[in-house]
Amino acid sequence: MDIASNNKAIMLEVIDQLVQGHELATKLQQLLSQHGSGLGPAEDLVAKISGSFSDSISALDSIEHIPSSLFTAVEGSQNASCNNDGKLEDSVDSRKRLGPVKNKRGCYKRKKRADTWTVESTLLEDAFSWRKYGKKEILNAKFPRSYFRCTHKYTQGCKATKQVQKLELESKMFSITYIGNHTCNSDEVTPKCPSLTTSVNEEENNHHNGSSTESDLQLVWQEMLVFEEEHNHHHHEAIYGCGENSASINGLDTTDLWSWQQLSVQPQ
DNA sequence: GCCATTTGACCCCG
DNA sequence: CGGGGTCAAATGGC
Repeated sequence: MDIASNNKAIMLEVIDQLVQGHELATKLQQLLSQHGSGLGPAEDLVAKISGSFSDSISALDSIEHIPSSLFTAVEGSQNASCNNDGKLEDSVDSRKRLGPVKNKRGCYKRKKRADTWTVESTLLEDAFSWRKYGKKEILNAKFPRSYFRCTHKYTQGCKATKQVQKLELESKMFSITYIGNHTCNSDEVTPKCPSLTTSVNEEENNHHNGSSTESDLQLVWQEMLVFEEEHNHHHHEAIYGCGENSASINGLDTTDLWSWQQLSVQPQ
């Protein structure tokens, strides 16, 4: 049992690493396509990298599903509500539940382990569109944690989420934990210049004024570098594996997390 | 009026 | 049992 579970843990970590790579490659791919002209070879390369990650992940995943006795597969169905009715169908009147709160409040399957990884960054935007769905005070943390899900969770079934906390030590930094991969269509996710509906509060951290495409790439590179750094210098503990994360992450902030719209600077 | 955010309630897991 | 993650009604902004 121990050996099997140990192998399983290793397998999961390997898959996590691959998923991270795949996700980052996807981000880079999107940025390249946004800023696009003359980056054809780079895009092609990134596409190949992404494909390699995908193949590796699916290969390992197929292995993973063979021995189904020791562990549960955890199909990342955080939304598989109480096995009765998938509330996906009636999205309209599901919100009009009056009366006592006896319905499905908090009735969900907590995902045990998904593709999760953490980055630290001063900037909160990325290539995806997020929608905040919760905030929580965390024990031993000065700042609350904010919860985001993909905007297209219900329209496209994208199950990617992320959590954001402001670091206590460095108030400018945020710890951003990504959970799950985006399955949504990136083109629709990052509209070029939508309506800027989200609240872009510029309270404190707003230094990057109206910059442009370069800063976008820098963001991603920055994140990637931080990510790499955590990998090399520390152990793998910066990555949320199975809940073995070190403390010292605190966060706060809710409203000014929304500055990712910056990415939608008109490409051209 | 629609959509995103806020906020308290609720459930799962260790 | 308590902390953490999610849901959904209420609220506010556009």
